[in-house]
Amino acid sequence: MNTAKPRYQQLKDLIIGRISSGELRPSDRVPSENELVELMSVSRMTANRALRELNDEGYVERIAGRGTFVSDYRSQSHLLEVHNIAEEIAQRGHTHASRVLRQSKQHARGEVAKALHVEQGTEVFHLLLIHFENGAPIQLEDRHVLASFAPGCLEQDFESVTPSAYLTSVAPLQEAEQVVRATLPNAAVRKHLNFDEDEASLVVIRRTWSAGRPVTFARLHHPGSRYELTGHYTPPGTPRSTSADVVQLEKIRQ
Amino acid sequence: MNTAKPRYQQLKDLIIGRISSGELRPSDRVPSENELVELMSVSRMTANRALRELNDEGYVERIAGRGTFVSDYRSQSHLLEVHNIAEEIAQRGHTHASRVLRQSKQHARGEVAKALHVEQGTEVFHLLLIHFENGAPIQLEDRHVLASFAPGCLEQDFESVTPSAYLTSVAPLQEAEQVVRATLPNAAVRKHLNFDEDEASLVVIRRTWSAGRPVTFARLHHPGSRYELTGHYTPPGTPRSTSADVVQLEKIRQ
DNA sequence: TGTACTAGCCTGTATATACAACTTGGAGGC
DNA sequence: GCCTCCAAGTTGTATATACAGGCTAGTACA
Repeated sequence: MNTAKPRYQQLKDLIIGRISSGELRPSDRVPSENELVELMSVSRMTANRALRELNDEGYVERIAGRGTFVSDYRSQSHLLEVHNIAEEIAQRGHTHASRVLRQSKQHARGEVAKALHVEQGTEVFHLLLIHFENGAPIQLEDRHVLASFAPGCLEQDFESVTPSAYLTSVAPLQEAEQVVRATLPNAAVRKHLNFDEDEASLVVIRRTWSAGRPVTFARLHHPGSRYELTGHYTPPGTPRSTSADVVQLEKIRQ
Repeated sequence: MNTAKPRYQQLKDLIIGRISSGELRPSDRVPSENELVELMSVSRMTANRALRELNDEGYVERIAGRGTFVSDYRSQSHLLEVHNIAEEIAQRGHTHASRVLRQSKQHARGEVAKALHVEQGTEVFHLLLIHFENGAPIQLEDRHVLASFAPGCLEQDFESVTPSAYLTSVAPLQEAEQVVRATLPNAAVRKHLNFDEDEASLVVIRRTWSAGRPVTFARLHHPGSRYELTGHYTPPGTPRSTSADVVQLEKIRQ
């Protein structure tokens, strides 16, 4: 079996191992490239690649002229992945459908103009639609799109292609900003999503950039008892999986 | 001004530009390393680094023997960063404090044993504490920790060091799983966090791994009117910033 | 006609070498 | 004592070269 890992990967694994075991602590100095050359009998370029990738992946920090040091993992932040609603439903093996409530051209004012960084009165499209999972309403999507970004927005059939999928096909969306909050739904939201008595709403507000400017701004309302955001974080480089554990966790209630 | 970007970065910018402008579409073929060598007058190693990093960052996919192709950005997911509560408060320039309500040793049963992948009866520590931002209660932390992972948990003063910070100082936490949901708080939560009448609760459930096994399991409750999760996503490699826009967005209400 | 094989392209890795820029500590001069 | 400057070590980048292994199309052969 000659499935030997490449040497730069061996070096990375060696150093990650020392960090994981506690042998190397945050701000400790990691062997320099030249030290690795001597210790491990590799060329400097190979040692450089190993340390550079560890730097990119956040394990270490490199300072020209000083050396390479273990990162302070205390300030690590967790990352929560948020998928497209249709994909998410498809992944669960359920069927997705949607109904368009509004699809019109408007003039941006107030918060919409502010959020999209445009003058009051700029043309925007307003989309309002409900997404269903296996027939049950699960998301109310209230979205504004810069008209100049996606001129074909009024002709598009958003019951067959979601706005999110359509917009990314127009141009790649490069930067995004999100806010997640829990609120009590107003009457309109309650009605559209069939809220129970005393049910909270999970609201995601997302603004997305393309080519350096904000192009779309969406408020996504979900019924708290039927929808939750799940996320999984694994450090880059060693993406282990813990498989179907999420399902188990989902069943746990307070 | 001799702040010329390195050549591999110039190559990356060139290709990212072609993708952003739509000149290169998903599954299109990107110039091969040798083509870049001739076109751009660089060495093959430099072209290799550019394409390899674009691959690592998700812009392209490389297949040995065939070539390099633009990734399908349609399936991109958004990432939401979730920070440590104390850091988050400090970043806002506010003061953080916390009060410990419970700090005891227990035997895991039911959902806790299941979530931590241990037998019923295994020793765990149970922590219950409230975090305050400028004196107002903002998070109720209900956490279980595997006793064998952090034996010193009972002696630790969690009013000066948060459990999260303490646990990451014991050993790096490598993998995490999260669920975010909106619920109505039960009586105990309402009381501890001074909920208003008709206020929803934003609940984060987080399980964290170290050395391949789950070691801690936490439920974090927040008052919906005073706390929200914010996240910002920029593609790796070109982390542009749109500065203090998040603040502006926070003020927008439904 | 059909099959096998090879030439040519591609990525992936590894090495040796070179120069530039940065940091630090110590030697030397004032 | 204090300051200056340099040498040594470090990272960052760039090149030339080499070999291995995957893929494909087209050629040669049966």
